[in-house]
Amino acid sequence: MARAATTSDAFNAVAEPRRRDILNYLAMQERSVNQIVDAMEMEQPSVSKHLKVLKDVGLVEARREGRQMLYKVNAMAIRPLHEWTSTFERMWKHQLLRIKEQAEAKNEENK
Amino acid sequence: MARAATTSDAFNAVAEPRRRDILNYLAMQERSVNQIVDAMEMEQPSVSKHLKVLKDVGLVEARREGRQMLYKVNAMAIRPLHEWTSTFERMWKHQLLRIKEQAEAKNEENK
DNA sequence: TTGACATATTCCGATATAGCAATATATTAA
DNA sequence: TTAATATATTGCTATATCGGAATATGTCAA
Repeated sequence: MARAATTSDAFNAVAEPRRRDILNYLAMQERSVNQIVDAMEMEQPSVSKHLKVLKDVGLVEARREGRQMLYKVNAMAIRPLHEWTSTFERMWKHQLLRIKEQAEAKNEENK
Repeated sequence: MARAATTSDAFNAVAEPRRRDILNYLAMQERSVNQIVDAMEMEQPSVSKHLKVLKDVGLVEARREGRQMLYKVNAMAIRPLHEWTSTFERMWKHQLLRIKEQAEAKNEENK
C-alpha cells in the first residue's frame, strides 16, 4: 500500500504547502484561477491541479462566471482539522504555563 | 518532483490517520511501543516506523526505561496546525450563524 | 554468555504524487 | 466560423511513501 491520496481527506489535501498558500489567499476573497496564478507565482496547470484536489475534498467551491472560474474557500471543511488539534490545546497551554513559571522562578532567584 | 516527505513538517506527518490515532492515544499518557501496538492493533514494525516519523517532526518525544521505549506527545508541535486552521474560524462561524438564521426564518414562516 | 523480551531497521512492491510541457476544452468576441 | 482568452487534462519522470516479512539491535535476567 502507498500513501493515502491527497484527495482522501482534508488532512492530506492540506499537507501540501502550496495548497495552504492558495487557501490563505482565497480566505481574503473569491478569486479567479488567473488571479491565483499571479499571486502565487505558480504555473497555471499547477494551480488548476491543486484546485482540483481542494475541490475534491470540499475545501473550495467553484462557480463559472463567463470564461472565468471563481474559487472560494469552504471554511467548514477545515473545521475537522481545527477540532482535532484542539484536543491537544490543553496540553500545550499547560506546557507554556510551566515554562513561564520556571522563567519567573529563575527571575526571582536573580533578584 | 514527488510529494513532500512525511517528515518534512507536522502537516505531512499528521496526514496519515494511523499517526493521528497514535497521537490521540498518547494524549492520554506516556506509553511504551508495545502498549501502542496492542491498543492500535497494528504490527510492531509499523508502529515503530510511524513513531519515527512523529519523532522526526517533533510530535512525540521518547525516553528509554529498561528495555522499553516510552513515547509521549509534544503538544507544542501541533500548535502550528491549530493556528493555521484558526485563521478560518471566523469564516465557518459566520457560515454557521447564517445557517442558523435561515433555519429560524423558515421556522417563523411555518408558524 | 545465552536466551528472552522490546524495539528498530531493511528490503520489497504497488501506488500516488508534483512539476513540467504539451494539449484539450470551454466561453466569448469579432 | 475563427481567433483569443481562461481553465483543465494528459503524459512523463523522479521520488517517497505504506504495509508486510525478515532481520538487526538493544537491554536485562539467569
